[in-house]
Amino acid sequence: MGTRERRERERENRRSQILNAAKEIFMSKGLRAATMEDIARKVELSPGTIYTYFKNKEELYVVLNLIGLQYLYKQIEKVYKNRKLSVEAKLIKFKDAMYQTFRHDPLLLRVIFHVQLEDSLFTLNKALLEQLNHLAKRTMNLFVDTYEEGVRQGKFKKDQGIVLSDIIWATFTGLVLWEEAKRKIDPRKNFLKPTLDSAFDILIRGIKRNRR
Amino acid sequence: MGTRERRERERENRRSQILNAAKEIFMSKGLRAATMEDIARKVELSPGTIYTYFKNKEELYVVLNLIGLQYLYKQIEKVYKNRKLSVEAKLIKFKDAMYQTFRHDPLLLRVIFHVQLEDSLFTLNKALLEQLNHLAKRTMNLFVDTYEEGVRQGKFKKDQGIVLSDIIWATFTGLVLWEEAKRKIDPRKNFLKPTLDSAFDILIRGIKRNRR
Amino acid sequence: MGTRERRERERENRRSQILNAAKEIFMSKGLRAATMEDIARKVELSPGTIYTYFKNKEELYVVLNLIGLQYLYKQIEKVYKNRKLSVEAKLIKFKDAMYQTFRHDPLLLRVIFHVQLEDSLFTLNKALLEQLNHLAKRTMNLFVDTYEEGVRQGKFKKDQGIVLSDIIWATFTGLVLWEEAKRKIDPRKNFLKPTLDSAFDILIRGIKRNRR
Amino acid sequence: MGTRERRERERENRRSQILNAAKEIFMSKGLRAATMEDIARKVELSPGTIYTYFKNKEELYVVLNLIGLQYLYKQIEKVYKNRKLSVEAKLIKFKDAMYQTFRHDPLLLRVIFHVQLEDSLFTLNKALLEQLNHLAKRTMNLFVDTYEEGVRQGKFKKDQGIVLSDIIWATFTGLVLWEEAKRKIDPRKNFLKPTLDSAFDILIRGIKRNRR
DNA sequence: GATGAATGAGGTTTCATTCAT
DNA sequence: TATGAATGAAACCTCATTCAT
Repeated sequence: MGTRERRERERENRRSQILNAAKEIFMSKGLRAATMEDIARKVELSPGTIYTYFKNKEELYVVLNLIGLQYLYKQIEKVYKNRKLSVEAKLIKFKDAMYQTFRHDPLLLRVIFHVQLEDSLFTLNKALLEQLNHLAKRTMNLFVDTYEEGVRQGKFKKDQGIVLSDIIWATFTGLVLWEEAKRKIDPRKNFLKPTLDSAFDILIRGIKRNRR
Repeated sequence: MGTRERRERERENRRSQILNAAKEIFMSKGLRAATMEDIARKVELSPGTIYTYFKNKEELYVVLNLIGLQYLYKQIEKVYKNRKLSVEAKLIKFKDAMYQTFRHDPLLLRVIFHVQLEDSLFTLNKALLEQLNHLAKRTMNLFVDTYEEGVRQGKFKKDQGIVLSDIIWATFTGLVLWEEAKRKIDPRKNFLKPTLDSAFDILIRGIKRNRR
Repeated sequence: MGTRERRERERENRRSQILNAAKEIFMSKGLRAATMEDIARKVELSPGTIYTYFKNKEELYVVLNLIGLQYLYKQIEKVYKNRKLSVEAKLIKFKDAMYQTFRHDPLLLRVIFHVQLEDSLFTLNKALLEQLNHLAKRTMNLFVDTYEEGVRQGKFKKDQGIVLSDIIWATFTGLVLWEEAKRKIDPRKNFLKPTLDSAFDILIRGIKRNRR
Repeated sequence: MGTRERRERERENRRSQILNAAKEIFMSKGLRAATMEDIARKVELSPGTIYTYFKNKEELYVVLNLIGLQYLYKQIEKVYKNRKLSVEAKLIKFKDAMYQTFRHDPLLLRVIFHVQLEDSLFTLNKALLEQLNHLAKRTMNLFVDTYEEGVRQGKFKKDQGIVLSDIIWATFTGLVLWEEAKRKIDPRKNFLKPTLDSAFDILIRGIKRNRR
């Protein structure tokens, strides 16, 4: 009578707990310095136990990644599906959604950057890389769709083509990274939000068709 | 006679060789996975010898960093001082200079990002962080100056203010990072140049004052 | 049930085994030349395992130290509390207790001397130095008490004051060290015991009040 | 025209300079931590050059030892040959001579202790150990002679025999070591001189024949 | 004789992962 | 399933000594 379900639920709970612990440790000590021991201590489990839930450190890290990306996708999608918003407004809201995601889960970007940066923190297997890529692509597609909608509505210049989604994403991540770096040197300076706003203003202005 | 000079020259050469080897190894294996042993083997020296040229792995990495940033600064400065260029052209050329720098030394950005993430790869001492920051700031100032010149000439909207340099830098680094990441998944795709071009087109268009 | 206790017991055992191995290796190869690898091989563990029991080589060495000093204190205290002994007899017995301690754990003095020389084998943190010092002081106090008791009984001259404990300790350690050194040159010569006896005879005779 | 002599003199000078540098470095950094590089820098020579004067680090250290012991022997001998002194006074003066030697060359004892302690700082070859031993023995003999002179004069009890020289030496070294150790914990405390005086008072009193 | 670059063996320590209980 | 002791491969770095110039 449901004991199997209960078990599964408990197992799922443990998994979450471990993931949360991992996230916190990864954030505070950095991906590299975080040890399985650290994570285990945080969830009050033994190191060995973690290995019954996750194949290895890499998996932990990758799953965290996927979760983050999924969350981001959801946020972006919500904006995308909002019929009341103009295309310009949507682009702005995309930025806000990304910003909120980053606020909600600062590790996400950190982790993404790591995938991007450190070739061989792990040698991610191809399947996984593709899975991550797929998610990213789905997210990007929402950008592209919105842009093209704008083109169809005669609001945006059409020659920028598909690269716009890359530009949106790169502008966002680039700024987060850069402002974070600056904050490390002088923690009082936190200009992320206004700089992001400016950047997206410029961006949108830059793709708008000239009004005569 | 001159044996002193010769020795010094040779020493300088060796240093360069080691730096080059380190750069290549860092690039191919990633900062973290690269071992002193790897680097030593590459220059055909013993590991111990490297330590007569550089205090430790961190120094190797930091010196590489400074050299790269200095190189970048030189490139940007060259554009900045070119009187024949319009402000718009300068911004475009800045991008090209950054791109060329990146082509010439792909490690540079990688290394800079690491400093930015500072994922406790090393705990860079404050003095060093500031030195790096100082160089970065000097570079950024050239962006700002150019932008303000454009404002004075009535070409650029003036309300974007100082953040523009951040946006330029972030757009560039963000795109490099992102396109690199995509290339890791499918090495045939290399859209960096055209995407950069697009991005800077949009950027410049976005800051231009409306023509009546 | 009881598996927790068993584990703990086993862990404690292992710890002892490691300490014993360390003691032997330290003795035979000298503190400096002894490697963790040596010690590990002796207990038939991997080097890494030792680090799950002791933070590092220093801790191993310090713990050995404390154990030795505690043992010495116990022996001295036993004599001190023996009401049947005259003060003269106690001083003699103190020497015997020290001698027995040294026989039982020849490393002890070696280790203590190292702390005393502190030839930057390790930079012992102050807390630890004080802990060692405290134990030493407690031991010395038993000497002082005994001496003062003798003074009160009119048996000892009273002008030597507190330095007597230092003299007792120094005479003992000095002789052990010296006889050990001589034995290194000619291993057949071992005059430690009779020389110690002589020295303490002289010492006691030297502090006795003149009989009329 | 003496150019050969000059050369030899210069060589001898260099040797002394190196030895002095070694002494200072050994003192300040400890025998173990002192590097050939350190010593070389101090005499403003290159590491390689030192090896044209001394076979290796061990020789440096041993020669220092011999010099120190010779110096000590000279001081002791001076007292020994002074006909104006009573035997009791001589013992006192021996102590003072040792104390002065130690003041003049604190490394000496440190170095001696090291030979005594750290089995395998170097594996001193037998020949050398014997040379050191011989010098020590010659010094000790002066103690013994003096004691026996005292016995002949009816001043000292005769049953302590030859071990007295060991006791004198051990008392002295033991106290230096111990007081040094105490000073490391609390640098303000320096009771070496008065404690030495006390110890030798007791010692002499302890070997004197009873006066009727 | 002097140089100082080069060597390379050797030491300590960390940590992801395994496995017997 | 949970444990946590054990593993052992690496990695970084030091330094006495050699040797070509």
